Amino acid sequence: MPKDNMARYIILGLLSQGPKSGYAIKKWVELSISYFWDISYGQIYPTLRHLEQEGLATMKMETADKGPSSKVYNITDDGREELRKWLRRSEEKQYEILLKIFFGSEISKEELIKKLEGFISKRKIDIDVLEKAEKELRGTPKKDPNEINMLLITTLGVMSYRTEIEWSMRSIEMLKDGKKQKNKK
Amino acid sequence: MPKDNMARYIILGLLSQGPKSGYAIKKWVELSISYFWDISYGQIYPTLRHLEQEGLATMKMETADKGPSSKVYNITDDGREELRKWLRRSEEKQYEILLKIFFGSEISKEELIKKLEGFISKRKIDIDVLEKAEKELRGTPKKDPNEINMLLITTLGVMSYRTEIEWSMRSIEMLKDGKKQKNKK
DNA sequence: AACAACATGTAATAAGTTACATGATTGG
DNA sequence: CCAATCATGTAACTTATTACATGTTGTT
Repeated sequence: MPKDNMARYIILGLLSQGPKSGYAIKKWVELSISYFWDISYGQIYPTLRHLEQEGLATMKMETADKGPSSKVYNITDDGREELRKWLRRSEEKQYEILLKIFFGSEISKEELIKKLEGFISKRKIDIDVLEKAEKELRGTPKKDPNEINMLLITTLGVMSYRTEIEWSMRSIEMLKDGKKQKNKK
Repeated sequence: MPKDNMARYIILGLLSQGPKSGYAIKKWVELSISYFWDISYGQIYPTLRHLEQEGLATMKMETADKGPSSKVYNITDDGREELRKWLRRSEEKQYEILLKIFFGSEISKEELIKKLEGFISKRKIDIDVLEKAEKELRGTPKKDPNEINMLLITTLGVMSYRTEIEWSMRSIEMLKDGKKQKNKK
């Protein structure tokens, strides 16, 4: 079983958007997904070598006009296939779905919409659970000195999940519109 | 340098709220903070033993009326001190601050408020960065097939951060009110 | 009798971070 | 010339997960 190995898919995903060096991958992660996922050079360079060995990427030395030369990696068809397999698998990590949306151009919009709908259902259940916990907290006359602190965190959970649901619904609409716009103008 | 080791502080934090067994700790994490932090038995049991060795917790076998007997851990004064040290340090991990709010009853409300104010400032900067990235994305006539996907994720980032700011402001108010209410009725 | 829940634990493995080393090039 | 940025890499370490083993008690 291929385990999680998010770094692998993040790198594959970024390469699917165009050839990049290890250094460039780090920059892109910082720029685009660092707010919910991070990656270090200690993961990037070994993973790139590994991807090459597996035939999922090819390497080419490139002497740039500016700066030192770099090893630029290209994704192969097998690499793209591997990426799609991951994109289609079900998610196990909390925010894995966001990565999949981010690299989602490799699969159809219908598939992404289905994922988002699943995400909405999951979040609705999560909210129910949290709200029950919240009620229990408010209901107890425990005088627990920690009660306020726990309540604050539960509240953030509910607020965050609601935001995620709202975003998901908007995103579904945007994906649907995006498709229609092809026929317009 | 004591490194991150979140498991350690989560366990210490939960013990500060009352004596618990390893099994109970796992249950509590699932119930209360699983939506932004997780922990496995493979971390819990060795960490508990370690905390005991360090004198930060004490263990007592307890034969319950129901079910098998369990090892119940109590936090010591040193353990509480260690927890406070962590609570007062500055955060390095993205959502470490939420853990600290959750276990925050060991430090003063003023200190928590200061942390939340810092969090708001940070998030305002984060939003600026994301919005700039968003504008750049919209501005390019690249026809990148991935553009929509990247935009969706950026949008979620901005929405989430705004939610976090709103929550922080509300939380600051609640913490201030909580203090006043002592004098009321 | 079977199953779910309670309860503890570990060995193997995987994943990720940190600190370090190295060196080229560019802009001031 | 110096600092910043570009660029690659690795060894040691820490952290975390997974799969397994083991046994009790309560419920159906």
